[in-house]
Amino acid sequence: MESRIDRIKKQLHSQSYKLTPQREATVRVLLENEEDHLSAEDVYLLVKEKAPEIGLATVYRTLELLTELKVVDKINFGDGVSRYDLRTEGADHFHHHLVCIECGAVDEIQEDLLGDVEKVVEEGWNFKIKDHRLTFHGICHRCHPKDNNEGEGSEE
Amino acid sequence: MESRIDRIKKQLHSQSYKLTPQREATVRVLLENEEDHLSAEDVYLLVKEKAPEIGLATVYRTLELLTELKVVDKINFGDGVSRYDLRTEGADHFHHHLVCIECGAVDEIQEDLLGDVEKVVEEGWNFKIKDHRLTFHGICHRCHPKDNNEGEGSEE
DNA sequence: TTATTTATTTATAATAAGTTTAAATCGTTA
DNA sequence: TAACGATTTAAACTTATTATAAATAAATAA
Repeated sequence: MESRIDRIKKQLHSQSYKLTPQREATVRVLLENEEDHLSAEDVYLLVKEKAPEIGLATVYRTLELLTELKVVDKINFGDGVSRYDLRTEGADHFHHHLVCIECGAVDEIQEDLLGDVEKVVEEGWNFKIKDHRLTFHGICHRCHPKDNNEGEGSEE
Repeated sequence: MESRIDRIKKQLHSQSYKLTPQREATVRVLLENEEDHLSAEDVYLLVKEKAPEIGLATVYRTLELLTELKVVDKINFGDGVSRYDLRTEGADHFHHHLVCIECGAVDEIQEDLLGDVEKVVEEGWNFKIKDHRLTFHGICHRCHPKDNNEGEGSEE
């Protein structure tokens, strides 16, 4: 984990930003909760455990900064809250999401399933794709216990 | 257009809701601006032209109702505002969007490009898909004038 | 080292989107 | 007509996020 923090630190420095203690605490929370999809408020509460004096606005600013640097992606699943999701290191595409309408769980799909679709869109619509957001809403494997496990995937 | 309103009226009645004048005015605004991606506030302002006495809360409630009935889809392009998009009649899938990061234009892709991807997800992740959201962010054809018009698409 | 500049943070106020509530209204139906 | 349920209005409220001004910290110049 230290090495990831180091790399983020370098990324900040390369744009002449600093990795202040507050920023570092925020990044650590994100790394320690990589599986989750935390809101700014969630992050704030977790950071407060390490650095009780931090302010909410600082968390917002840090998350904004990390979004700019493409360290995290800001997503919105339709409840009025932005969530911040660490970008998989090295991945050039933003992973996809499965949102369960029963239990609310959010799983991730790391594979890029959009390669072909993006080709079609770029050519057919003459649109230069820079980023994408793909979310499926439905019933997750935990909520419909029909055992249909023919395929397998790297989920949750 | 009248026939579409009639069908929406029937849909409301089938769930024992009424098409009140306020609701009708709201639906008409949506139909008349089918190309756009209006926020609740946008809708409110447009409805006010026809029915100046209407309240913002009513517009919100109507849009919520129409969302439940699957007449419109509520989407969020990442600015903190929900937008309401008429579902194409007869289409069982929600269309995709192209958001230009230069000019802010939002174009639609009516074709369903996700058929294969959904099959992979349902089988590989054991997830029953009910709905999807697919948005591409990039540069639209108006903003990068490279003439690369080999393909064609039904856009805006 | 001290003074000065610059970036950053804190605390708080402000804004913006959306929701809730209570009272008024409207359309039925008994 | 009286009463009921659904709906709307207006206003208050909640929640998420952003802006502002003063305080702090770090970096640099003298």
